[in-house]
Amino acid sequence: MRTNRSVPTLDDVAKSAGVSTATVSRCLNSPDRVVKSTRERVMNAVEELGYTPNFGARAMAAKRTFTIGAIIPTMENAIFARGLQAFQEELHERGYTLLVSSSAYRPEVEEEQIRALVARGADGLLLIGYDRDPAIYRYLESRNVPALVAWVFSDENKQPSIGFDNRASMSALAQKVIDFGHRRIAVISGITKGNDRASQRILGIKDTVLASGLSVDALTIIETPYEIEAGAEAFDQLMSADLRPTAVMCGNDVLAVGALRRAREMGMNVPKDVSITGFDDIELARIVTPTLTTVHVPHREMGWKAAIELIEMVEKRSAGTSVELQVSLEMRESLGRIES
Amino acid sequence: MRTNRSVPTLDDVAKSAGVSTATVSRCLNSPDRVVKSTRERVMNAVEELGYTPNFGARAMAAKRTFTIGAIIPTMENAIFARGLQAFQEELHERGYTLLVSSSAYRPEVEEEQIRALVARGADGLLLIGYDRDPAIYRYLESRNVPALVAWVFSDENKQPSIGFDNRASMSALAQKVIDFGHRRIAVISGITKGNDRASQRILGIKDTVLASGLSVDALTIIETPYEIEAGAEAFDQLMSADLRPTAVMCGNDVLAVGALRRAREMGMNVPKDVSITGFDDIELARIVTPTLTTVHVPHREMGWKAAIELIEMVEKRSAGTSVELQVSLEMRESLGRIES
DNA sequence: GTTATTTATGCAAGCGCTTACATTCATATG
DNA sequence: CATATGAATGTAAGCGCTTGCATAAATAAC
Repeated sequence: MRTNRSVPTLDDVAKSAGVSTATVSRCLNSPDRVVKSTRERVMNAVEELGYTPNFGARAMAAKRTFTIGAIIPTMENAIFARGLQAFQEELHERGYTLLVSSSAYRPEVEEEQIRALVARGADGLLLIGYDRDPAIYRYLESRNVPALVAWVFSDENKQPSIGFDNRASMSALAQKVIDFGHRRIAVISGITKGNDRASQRILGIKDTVLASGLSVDALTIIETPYEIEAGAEAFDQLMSADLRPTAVMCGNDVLAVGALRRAREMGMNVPKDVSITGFDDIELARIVTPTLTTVHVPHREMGWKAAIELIEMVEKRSAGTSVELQVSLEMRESLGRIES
Repeated sequence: MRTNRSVPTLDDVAKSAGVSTATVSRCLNSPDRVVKSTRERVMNAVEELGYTPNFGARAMAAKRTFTIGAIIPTMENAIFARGLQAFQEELHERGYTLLVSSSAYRPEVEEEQIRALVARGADGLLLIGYDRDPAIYRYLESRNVPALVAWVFSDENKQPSIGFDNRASMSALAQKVIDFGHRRIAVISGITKGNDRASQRILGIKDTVLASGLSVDALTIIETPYEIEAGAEAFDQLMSADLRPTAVMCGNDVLAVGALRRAREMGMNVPKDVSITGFDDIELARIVTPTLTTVHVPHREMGWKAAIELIEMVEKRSAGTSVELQVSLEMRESLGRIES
């Protein structure tokens, strides 16, 4: 099949330039170890033949790939896209290549992707959230592949992380909701299984509710996939209850936007009839009408800092340190006060 | 550095199972060529040692990687994310792995990424749009790596493509705009350099304008990056003209949403004061107020069909055939009639 | 029971690269 | 001028896997 003999190899370049393969290799990898005249001769040959080094061979011989892998739940949510974009830019700057796969929020798929990336020689991995089979961490350790966990912050885990405190952030937002007079609060959450961001956010809400002397039992919580349509349907369900909540706190902006759309379709006024909050502060949050009250997460900052930290771990063989990023509450139009 | 000797190899598995490396390899790649009893013994050893084949070595020996590469302009636009998601799902179904990179709309970066993916042994490549240095196509050909061009359709190019007719689609939308009575039309386009989708869309508008007996010179066109903020600023600029356009046709939904936001910020009523149209039909288009009149592109369909076609090219060594997908006009609220 | 087939496994030659070590050559030192 | 030193290059041993071919074992055919 792909047996076209015309693809040039190091050997071809060496012959064409009249040097040994070692010299060609050095020209490519540490040019200053080769005298200028030969280097130029070699580079010309490289150019002429249109030579590109074979990555697999190089990886096998050098045991380094300058490749970082990232596995994200989905490319369809802007937050991961944005964070990764920054991550990639920083990596590129430092001579690394990024390989991305997405797991569609499915643990088996994620595990498969992790193995695939490791097999491909990834020097390090970026993972989203802590919550996964411990065997995977053991595997990574046995393979000597450092991994950085992003989108969450914790200094209790062995793996270093870069992110923010999902629980505290959501708790702060919940406090605002309660401050605004809301007592009947409902939650549209993402699926919590295998997703610590989602479960931490719920915990954050419960923390505040409890601290405010309200009953946690009164808190209706719906778990649903992180999709606009799902948010809309969950909102439907909430609104069909006998006693409608006055505020709906959503696990992320995507769900919130779905809820918002459905509210409008139902002819409800947000925030007059019902308040809605999100999480993430994707671009969408400022675009919708009314604009969405949400938690701003510094995705780009997280991306580039993750790159720096991960490269550090890879190059210095350091264990890495966790970094906490600050989020901020974005008080916009979708959260209103209850007149008492 | 990464010299941890504990990472098990084929050899370790072979020794542990008491067979030759050839047998282990066959167990992994064509299990039916090995008798059940040995196969089980081997698989146990694999399991026990936590063996994962080294991808580079495998690629080098087999000259196949079951890997497809894709280079997209950006991950931040939902249309690529969505198309790619479908692309990846279909590939995964058929035993292929997807490697994604993004070029940030920069040709040099794209070229670099293409070479990187080829060097990594990608069996085939998915590229967006035709418009790039011919040398790249020559390179791909010399390397025997089939490439499928997506998001555009053309049967005049050598490379097969899968997509839609950007020119005709935009022309049809322009026709609607004119039918609705608009005579002063402005365009907010993406950067056309190196982006045939963008330039084709402009041409489509010009086609219709011309065919309607209007002057093309009267058409104000602003080129700007595909970003919400850029769309907003371009809109500003258009509205500061002496004679404001009554309709603003945008090169994609992202730009249109930016324009829409700015219109609202300026206190203008869409579509009463000005009509705005988009292109792509991303989810956002139904979310904004007013909902966006746009061209619906079947991104997911394009994604999975691209996967099938590209695998065909890779496995059958076929040249591939171009596939044209149908788009549809989504008439929503942001385009209004001019009362005469 | 012998020979021809088929099936299961092993042997070993690469795949294209990097790098420790060896060699050569030019320059500096005494 | 002989020798030590260092810079530039070459030699060749792998890196971990697949696969054509050879061999051995099991089965079928006569």
